[in-house]
Amino acid sequence: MGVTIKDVAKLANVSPSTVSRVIAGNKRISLATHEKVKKAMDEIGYYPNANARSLVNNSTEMIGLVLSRSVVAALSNPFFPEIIRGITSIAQKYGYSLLLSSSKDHFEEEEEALRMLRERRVDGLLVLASRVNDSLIQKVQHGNHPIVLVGRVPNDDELYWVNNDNVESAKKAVTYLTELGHQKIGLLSGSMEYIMSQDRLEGYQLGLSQAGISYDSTLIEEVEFTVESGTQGMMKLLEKHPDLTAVFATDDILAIGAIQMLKNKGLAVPKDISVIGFNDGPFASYIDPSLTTIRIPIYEMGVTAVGMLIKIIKGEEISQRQVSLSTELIIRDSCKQLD
Amino acid sequence: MGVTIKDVAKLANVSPSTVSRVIAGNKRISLATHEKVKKAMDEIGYYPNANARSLVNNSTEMIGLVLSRSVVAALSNPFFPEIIRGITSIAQKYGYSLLLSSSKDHFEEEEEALRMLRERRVDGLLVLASRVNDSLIQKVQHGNHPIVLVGRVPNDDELYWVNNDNVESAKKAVTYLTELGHQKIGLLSGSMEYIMSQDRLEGYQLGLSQAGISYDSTLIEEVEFTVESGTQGMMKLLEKHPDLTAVFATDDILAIGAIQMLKNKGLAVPKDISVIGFNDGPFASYIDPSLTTIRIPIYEMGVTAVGMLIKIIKGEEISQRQVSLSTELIIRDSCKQLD
DNA sequence: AGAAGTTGTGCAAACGTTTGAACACAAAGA
DNA sequence: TCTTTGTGTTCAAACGTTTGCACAACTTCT
Repeated sequence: MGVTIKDVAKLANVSPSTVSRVIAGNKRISLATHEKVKKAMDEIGYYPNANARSLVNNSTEMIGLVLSRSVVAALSNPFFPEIIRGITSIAQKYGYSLLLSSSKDHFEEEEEALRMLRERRVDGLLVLASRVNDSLIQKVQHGNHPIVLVGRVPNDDELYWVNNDNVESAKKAVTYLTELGHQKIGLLSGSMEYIMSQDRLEGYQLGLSQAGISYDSTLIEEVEFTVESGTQGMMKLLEKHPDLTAVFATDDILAIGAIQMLKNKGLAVPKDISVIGFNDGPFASYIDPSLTTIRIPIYEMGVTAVGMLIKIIKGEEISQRQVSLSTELIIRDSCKQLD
Repeated sequence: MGVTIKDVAKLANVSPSTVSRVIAGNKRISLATHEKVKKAMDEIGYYPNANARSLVNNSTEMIGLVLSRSVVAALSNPFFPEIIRGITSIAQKYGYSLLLSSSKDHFEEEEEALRMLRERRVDGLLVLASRVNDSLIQKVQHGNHPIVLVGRVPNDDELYWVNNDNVESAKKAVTYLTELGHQKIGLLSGSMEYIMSQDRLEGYQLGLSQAGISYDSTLIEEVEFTVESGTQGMMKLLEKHPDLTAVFATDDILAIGAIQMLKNKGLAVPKDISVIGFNDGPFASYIDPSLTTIRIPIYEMGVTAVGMLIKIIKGEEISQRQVSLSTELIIRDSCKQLD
């Protein structure tokens, strides 16, 4: 059906190999034939078949990206588009396409990832690891396929990943609150199933201890990543500790829920209670009061991750297997100095 | 490097063709050999090479999706993740993977799309058509590759697309306002470069005329899709028409900008001015006042679009080339009855 | 018992490339 | 003049599958 290299060869009166070498830019081809072939290609409308090429080159110039659909939905909203932007910007620059696969649950996610590597033969795999699937990583490493995580996994120095510095960031947020004079600071956290949540908890503890405040586990409320859960969690927190003066929510979504709850209860933010979020979602500056929060360099994380992956694919040396990008504290109106 | 069908054949003491037939589930294979081969495959860890398969089958089981990065960024925020969820849910169900390519500008977008079709040999193409690239569509149709648009393009009955019904939706929004007694209704519109904006304008006009209100073009402000532009546009609108009682913003983003501006000016929403948005973005219910807006069935649009595409690929008949999905008016607190 | 049909398997070509080896020819060095 | 070197091109095998055709071995029918 399609136009092949042979058709071009015939038209240009050369052998297929010559055409191939023209495409590859081989220097042994004379200028004359080069032009003759080029002309034939244009004339006949030839485009190389990437498939055939992959078969012999043993490389598809594709990068796989797997994510479970629930994650896409749940992922703090700006996350997904931003990381895709970052990833594709670099991938495209190096001629790689992104093969995307999504699956409904965690089990399927593993299957899809493996299918990409074993059957589709992608050159490398990018995993958005919110909750890490150990079995997947083990299998991937066993088949030693190039893989880079966005996120991190504990206790694995071999694995490549790029992450934002959650513990440092959380510490920064808490320190900001303590410097405003707050002592009794609640933690509204996402599920500890996510290592990200564990890291943020650690940062929270560090921030407190640095300010000489002792840690009280009843100040912690662990909830789902939804606005409603934020509301619920805030409610419980307030019941247990009516004298709370500040709350650190580990996601803007939770902060929003908390603020709504506080408003409904007739408490003013930040006058009565300060709230700080995490992520700097698109709505953070539009809610009332505008949200003080932590901004994550999502785009850069994507860029860095593919950059690493491509290096691994090409067999180049990587100086640092694990990269932690730092965040920025965005000060708006939801926190105030304690009087 | 990898283990091939030949290795399996050798191990199972059959010919490669037999192995292939076992994989394909050919009924002419005896149960005994079937099991023998299966066992060999497991033992040796065989996975079919999709590339080689594509080469002979002339089908990659991949669907291309092209979008310019600026669109990803600009696209009303929930749009991108949602449509991806919709697309992948169906694609995966039918065994297709999504090949994603993003490019910085419109020109590159066309190149990428064509590369996907001509070189990567994707089985079909999905185009997120906010602003439609005629030259691309023409070329794609000329090479008659399967293609479905999400969005629409004017004056082309041949083309397949799925869209939300923008004119009907806009009319619905405006009618809601007129029924609340509003007569002087501003239109805060995105760029008319987008056909979507044109459609919404048409709906606005229909809504007005149905209520017997005459159309006044000075009530229209055309701006970019950013919060700041919303603010600016609202300002101009209010200068020209201080007696405005309601505004229809063709995107939540603009509505947010407008509301901020009104608040700053000391005007209350909806007490002094009612505002209605479009899209029902994730923040719509969290801003103050919560935003009355139009909800688009994005997920379903994705589902429908790939469904169509796959049918086209398989050569099945399609009853309706152009599908328009309807929207839902979400009533919240930003509009009120005019006294 | 021979013809006809059925069932299970193998052979070899094809899909569209790339690439090492071989070759023809010309120019250059001895 | 004879080797050497270099330049431009072709040959043919390989990449890992699928599939039409052929064929052998059984059944089944007459």
